[in-house]
Amino acid sequence: MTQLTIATFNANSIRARLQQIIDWMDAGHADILAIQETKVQDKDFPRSPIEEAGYHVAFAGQKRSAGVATISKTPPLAVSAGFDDGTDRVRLLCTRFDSLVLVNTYVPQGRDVEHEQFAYKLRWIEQIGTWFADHFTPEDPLVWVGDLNVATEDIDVHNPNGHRGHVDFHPDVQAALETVRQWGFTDIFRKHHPAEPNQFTYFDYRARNPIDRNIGWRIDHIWATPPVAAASQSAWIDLDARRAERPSDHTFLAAAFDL
DNA sequence: ATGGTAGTAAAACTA
Repeated sequence: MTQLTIATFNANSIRARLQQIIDWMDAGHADILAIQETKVQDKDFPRSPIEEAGYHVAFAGQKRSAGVATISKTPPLAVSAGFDDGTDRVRLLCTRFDSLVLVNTYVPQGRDVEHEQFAYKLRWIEQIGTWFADHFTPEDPLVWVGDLNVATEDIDVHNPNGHRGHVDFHPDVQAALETVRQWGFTDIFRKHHPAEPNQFTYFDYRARNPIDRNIGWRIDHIWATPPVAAASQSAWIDLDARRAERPSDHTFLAAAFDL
């Protein structure tokens, strides 16, 4: 039995956050780090500095937006993509390790309820549910992490009544995600912090002093199927990372497992 | 308060 810490971080550009990410890994916070919004095409991905720091990295992305990468201390046994969502944006990276399969996703944000991107978001969440069911069972050791762009409960946003109907806090996306959860996932952060309010992973750049006023959203998640969920020991949000000189608008979320 | 800021990439799109 070994302890394994898995973390997720929407970097909002891996190149802008590269040193912070390497420093965070060097500090020993996690064994595996799933990154979203790398915002870089593969030929420009900063692979060398990550490998020279002693880590392995799998990545897939394109210019400007989206893109995912998974950094790990040990090399993944296999790397694969997910399903075709009809766009050129890469939003899913599946890596297999000794004791688990890690699915790293950047769920579409949705832009606006009236926009076609919102329908795309709903469709995408339904598609990943189908993809899970086609490739795995809830008995498999599966960990689903990433920016899911969904706050699932009222305590997951700072002002639920003010945000109700927002694309990240909409009953339809909550229902779509709940269907996937019921297939076999446990929200690992909530397992260790049940009903604890004001625990946020995302703080809008455009809000005024969002950290000090704790104006945030819990839209980044670590979910796991029963065999892995039963092995989780703790989960935490690293708000110190928000104090970086040029922070991402998201912060690190981590969970430790005895596997 | 329909603004606000950040990143990419070189004007406008995404978040």
